[in-house]
Amino acid sequence: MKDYKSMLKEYNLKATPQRMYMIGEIEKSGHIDIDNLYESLQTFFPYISLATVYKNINSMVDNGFLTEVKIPHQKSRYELTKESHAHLFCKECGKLEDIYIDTSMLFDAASKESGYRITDTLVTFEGICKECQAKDR
Amino acid sequence: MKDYKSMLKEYNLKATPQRMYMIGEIEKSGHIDIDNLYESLQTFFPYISLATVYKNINSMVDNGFLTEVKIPHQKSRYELTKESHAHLFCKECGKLEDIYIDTSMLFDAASKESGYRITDTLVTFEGICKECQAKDR
DNA sequence: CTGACTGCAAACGTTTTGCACGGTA
DNA sequence: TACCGTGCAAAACGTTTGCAGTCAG
Repeated sequence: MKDYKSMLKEYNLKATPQRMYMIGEIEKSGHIDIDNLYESLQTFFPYISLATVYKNINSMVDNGFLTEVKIPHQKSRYELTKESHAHLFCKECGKLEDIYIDTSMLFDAASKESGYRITDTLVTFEGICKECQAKDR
Repeated sequence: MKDYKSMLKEYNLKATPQRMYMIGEIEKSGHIDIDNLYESLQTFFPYISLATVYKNINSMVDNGFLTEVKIPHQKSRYELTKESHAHLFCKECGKLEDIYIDTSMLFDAASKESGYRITDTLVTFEGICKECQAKDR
């Protein structure tokens, strides 16, 4: 069990039970959308309000504790902020996974060509995961 | 002036004046969100309905004629579907630009490492554009 | 003890839907 | 002419806000 309490403290957020469980669910699932998060929180807090979930997601995103992940034609999902990585999205089962690959050559090429001072490189691969490929044949 | 009429025909969409102007605006701006599109269309069609804009955007996206572009904490924008390219987003002025860089090494690395059959590689760089860098100092 | 957080209900903004009319093919 | 697209109004949906009570620090 991670020390969510001190993690929150670092981001100037109070460690309420609701938040502790939110983080737990996000960490467990890797990436989660609001509806699924709300649903799984109801197991622990039958009376939790959807407004609370939104408020907490927003404050944690604002403080940089969480990161929003957007994929075309999908609801936003949220993950714990961590070192730079790319995403793999399976169009068939909807699964979203992290993948750590080196994107520095892209960064260099784009910086040089555009003159932008680039701060973030967002990479998402869409396709069919191994399991769905096996299932399909 | 492009032949929007036959472009639409290829995608099995009727060539109404509203659609022709929509395409014109999208092409002119490169990437546009619903509100700005609606606003600029009102110049030509004072009585155009926002529902029409939504319906047309949705059918054009469904048919592959348009592509949705999602950026964290931004409204979706739409572009004409074209050959694979990356995006540059300026966090300061909100500008979105295309950039053509080779992402095949990323594709190869991710395919190999994940076992996914990857169909799309989405790349977005966030940062500060040349003009805003100059303005800032 | 104080400010931040929670739950509830209402408000708000965005997107979709149903329908009658009009225009494209 | 037949069907698809349009505009309008209402509905549905997702998200935010205000408030009174509660809890973490």
